[in-house]
Amino acid sequence: MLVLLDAHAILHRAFHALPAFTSASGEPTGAVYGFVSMLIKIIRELKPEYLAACYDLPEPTFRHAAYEQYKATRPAMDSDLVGQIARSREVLSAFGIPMYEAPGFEADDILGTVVAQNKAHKNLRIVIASGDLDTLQLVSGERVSVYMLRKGIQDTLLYDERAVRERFGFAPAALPDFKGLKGDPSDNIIGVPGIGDKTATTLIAHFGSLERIYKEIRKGAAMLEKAGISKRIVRILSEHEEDAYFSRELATIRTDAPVRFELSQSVWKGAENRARVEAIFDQLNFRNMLQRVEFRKPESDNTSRAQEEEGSAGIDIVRADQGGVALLEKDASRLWFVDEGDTQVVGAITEKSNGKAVAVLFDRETLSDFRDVLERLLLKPEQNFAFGAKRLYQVFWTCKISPAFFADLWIAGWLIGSGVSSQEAVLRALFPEQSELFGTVPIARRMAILFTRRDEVFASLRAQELERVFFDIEMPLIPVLAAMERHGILLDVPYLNKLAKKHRQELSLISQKIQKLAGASFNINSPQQLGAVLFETLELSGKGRKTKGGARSTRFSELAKLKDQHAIVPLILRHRELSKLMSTYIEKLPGLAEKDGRIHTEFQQTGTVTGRLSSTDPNLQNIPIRTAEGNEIRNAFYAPEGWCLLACDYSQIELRIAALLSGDHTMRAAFVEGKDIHTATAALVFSVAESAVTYEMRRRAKIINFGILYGMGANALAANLGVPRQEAALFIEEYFNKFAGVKKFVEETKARARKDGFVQTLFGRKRYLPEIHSPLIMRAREAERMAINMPVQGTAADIIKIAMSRIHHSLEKEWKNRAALLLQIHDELLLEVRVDILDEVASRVAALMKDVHVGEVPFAVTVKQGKRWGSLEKKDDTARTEKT
DNA sequence: TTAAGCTCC
DNA sequence: AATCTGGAGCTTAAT
Repeated sequence: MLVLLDAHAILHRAFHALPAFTSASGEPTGAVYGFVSMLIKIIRELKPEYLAACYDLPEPTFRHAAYEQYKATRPAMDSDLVGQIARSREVLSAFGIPMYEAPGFEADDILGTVVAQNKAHKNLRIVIASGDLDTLQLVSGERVSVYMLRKGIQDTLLYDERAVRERFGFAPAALPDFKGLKGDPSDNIIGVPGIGDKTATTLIAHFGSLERIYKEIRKGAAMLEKAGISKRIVRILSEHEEDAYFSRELATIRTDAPVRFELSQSVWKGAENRARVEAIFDQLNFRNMLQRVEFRKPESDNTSRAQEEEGSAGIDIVRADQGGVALLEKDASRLWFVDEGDTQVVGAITEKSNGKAVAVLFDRETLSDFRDVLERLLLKPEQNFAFGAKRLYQVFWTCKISPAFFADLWIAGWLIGSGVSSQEAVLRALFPEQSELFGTVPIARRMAILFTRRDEVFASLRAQELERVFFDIEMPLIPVLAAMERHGILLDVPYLNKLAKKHRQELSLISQKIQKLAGASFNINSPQQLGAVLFETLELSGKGRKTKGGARSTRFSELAKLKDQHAIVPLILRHRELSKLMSTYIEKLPGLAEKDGRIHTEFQQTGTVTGRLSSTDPNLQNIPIRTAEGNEIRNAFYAPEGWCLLACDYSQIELRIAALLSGDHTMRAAFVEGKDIHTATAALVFSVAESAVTYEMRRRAKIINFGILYGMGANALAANLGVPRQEAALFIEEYFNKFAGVKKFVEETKARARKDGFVQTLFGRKRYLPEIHSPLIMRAREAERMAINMPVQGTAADIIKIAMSRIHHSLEKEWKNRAALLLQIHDELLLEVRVDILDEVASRVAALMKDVHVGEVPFAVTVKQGKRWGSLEKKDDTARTEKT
């Protein structure tokens, strides 16, 4: 494999991604630092046999005072980078890596030329390391791929032809054509005006090249219209044919640079000149870099060690097929992890007989070759640790291995540190003094350190009495979430496309009306521009809320107040509603359905501070339901033929938990007697008989009930109820009079937070609130509200998590492959069930949910069923829910 | 990348 | 004089 460094792109990326480090002598070093880190990472991960770098070299310009002046006035940033480019050349030279360049050519073109010169070399794989998406056009088949830096310098992705097709929807070679249409302002490529990403993608995906497109246009453009290209666009295309071809030329990487690539000069066997590398690193103050560099070994390399590679930072790394498996079998325990990098490696850390940590690496592709031994190892619950077990379950399932249990140190760290969620942050929080756990240290090394210090993690869990939450709630939940993600939920794409069409029409109609009323065209989606139109052009009056930036807020609740002032306001609100639904759901979801027609969300188990789950990529916990148009979107989620969706939700679980935690007799009694809690509250607060509670009274009581859980003050309540502040304050007072237990709970919880610095759920999950001692009153108040809410929200989360594990196991045992959990939406579970067993499953699930016993307050569960998520119907036999 | 806005429980 | 209801994720515009 030949790795070609796009030195320019990497330096640029590092320059912008990293903080502006400087050496002791004041020399800027951030970009070189990133560049060298990247180089080391590439060497470690790709293990190239050949290595070379390509640089930009500007056309030599005649010297002239004016030119020097011009150069001097350009942003000073560049001069910081220029010096570092020179430094990067020194480093490469010391490493013995050849550099290629030619006057007047950019690094891109040199890359293109080198790739072209090696086309004949059938057995040579070429990987281009770059941060510039333009290089993707060089990708071809298996042989040429691009190792792309995404954000920062840590996050990389290997693009082969398939990956490019997946990302863009067409072959890499068509990228210049694509750019010829779309243009690229940063490269001064105009493209065809009015054609953006989307139209360009459609065109290229359908026709592949400019030639084809223009041929079709000359044939009458019927094919274009069939592809959904409007007449207007066709006209624009015709008018700008020359621009398109010219832009493509600009976007095409050249292959005719005057360089002669010599493969033999690029052989990589480790860095060459240790003394020089040391000297340069010393000048740059790179203290930890040297130990990560692999230097060329002396010729007399002993082959007995050949199968054991020394990792870059002191950990031994052994490949599974080279004796690694044997090491794993010898030992009592190990820590598993998945390296999500480009090659997808599963690793396990264990100890060698000499007590030294060793990482055993499995390629994902060949994982199943080790099925027997893996199964043997993974069936021993007490011996398997993990860092990110959910992914491990999923990886192992792909080769039909069902691990019995992992103790997941990621989740342990999250529980202990409450407040941190990412893997990186958890490691930091666990061992703040261990600098080797962060940054660019190889993941295997980090895991090795974590493994050797696992006892400390468990000691913390015990000291904080979090073992119950960890072992009884979180660990059993992991395989449940893994299974839910894998299962996914069916999405009706054609249906959504129909919705899109409908709404697109209405949107353009409304938007026309709005522009007309405003007397000018502007972007309705821009709060800034909208504010200008509303408050300056149209001079709408009244005092409104201000945003942080000082401008008048244009949020819904503010605009609603101006509804009667001008006919434009309701139109804007409608536009907001529809465009939100379109951009977030209707247009996004279809692209996220996978080959099985299903959406596979990811549940983040460490995503919140209260213990709730969260859902990402996409978030299926915020699918609309409130409005008619929103609910239509929900109907896109459906059950397959012969199956039904089953939704079970806890009714008012947070209020029940508030009753439980506070021990308030009145509230508890209301639940025990099976009353409608909001009606009961209304009767008390407004001092009337329950039978005399009106719809309006109940509505207000409901708002108060929820407000209490959030620590709402008189102001917010007033705003919510639409009554004066005074009156709202009275409601709150009366509420606390009638529910004295709740009042006491609120006060005691705040006091405890101040005393202990944390609050906790019924099961012991903790949240630390250092801000409660903030001298800024606002901050301290904020912390108090969090203190009140967390035990309630968190206990509810604990309970449904327990229910989920029990339900999953019950389904696996009795109705395997006939019923499955799909989603959790905080107090609701959505399942997919075969119609023939619907009743049995429904009553079982409801029973399991109710039966998570925690005290005197009963839980109620509402069960609904149906083919589509947006039109579920209540099952008759499930009793009492609130009237609406 | 941030601010503003909106979706959900 | 004014005081911002808890917990999430995602999209757009703007710098």
